[in-house]
Amino acid sequence: MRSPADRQVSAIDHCTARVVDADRVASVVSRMPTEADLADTADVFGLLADPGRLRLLLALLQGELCVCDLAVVAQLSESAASHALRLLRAHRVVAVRRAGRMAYYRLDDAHVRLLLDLALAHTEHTEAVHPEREAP
Amino acid sequence: MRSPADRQVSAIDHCTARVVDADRVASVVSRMPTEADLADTADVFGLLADPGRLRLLLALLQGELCVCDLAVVAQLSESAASHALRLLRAHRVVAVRRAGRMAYYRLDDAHVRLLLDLALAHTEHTEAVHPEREAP
DNA sequence: TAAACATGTGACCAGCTGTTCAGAAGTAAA
DNA sequence: TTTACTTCTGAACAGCTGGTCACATGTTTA
Repeated sequence: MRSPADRQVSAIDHCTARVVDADRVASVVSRMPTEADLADTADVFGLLADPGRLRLLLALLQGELCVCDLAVVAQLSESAASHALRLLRAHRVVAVRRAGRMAYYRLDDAHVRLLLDLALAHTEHTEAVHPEREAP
Repeated sequence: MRSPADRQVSAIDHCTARVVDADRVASVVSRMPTEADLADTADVFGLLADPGRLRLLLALLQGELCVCDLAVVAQLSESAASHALRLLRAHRVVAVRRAGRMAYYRLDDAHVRLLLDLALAHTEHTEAVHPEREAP
């Protein structure tokens, strides 16, 4: 039903590998996001992949906070919190408001907010529904 | 309006740091997920934080695929793909079906599927709406 | 049986990540 | 002014991550 390796998929020229289901591969490749979009998406997920940063962002879900309070809540040193916030700021995930010597950070990315809400909802759900998952 | 440092927040004893807005800190801490839930959530995001794995999972969004096709689509060597899939399998994000010497992987986590759909939708949206974001 | 094939695995390694430390910068109070 | 305070920053470092390589495992075909 399918030709094993002699049919070529246009968008793929870097690989020497064989292809089993060429149609599926072509379809999947055609719907794959841009390299840049993919990197951006991976970066966003990467920002959420650290417990400290995750705590920072979850805290900001309830409104702006100053660095020292954020450090306490996220269980980070103030230096570590500052570094983390700098990273988040560089990616425009948070924004800062200065008031004297204080710096108040807030969430500034709707997509990230959505991801955080979703993650939060998921933990609450699975807590109640799946106290322990089992193999299929 | 608020006492600077002499009021104590119950759930926080590991930190010597000062607290500016004790009420907010207490509120945020009380709504913070469990340490375990937080680690799990960060892990899930971490799995999506690598372009290769992200491509693997986005490909699986359209149905099951064998390892060699996945490797091609994700632009990974077959060994790297196998390693990545092992990691994803260990976290129950994907499941495998064996057929002879082939191994067909599929997405097996509704939450991850949701996150992927959302990320995909977001890249498509922002592509059209925000060709370039600007500072607030 | 032997050979080809698809996948899985362990060891190793370059590069990245998150933290701490020491100190700088800027602000507010004394 | 000096002092205290809040945040920011660069350097250095340990630990993790993702990849390649060589090879093992198990399967199908000749």
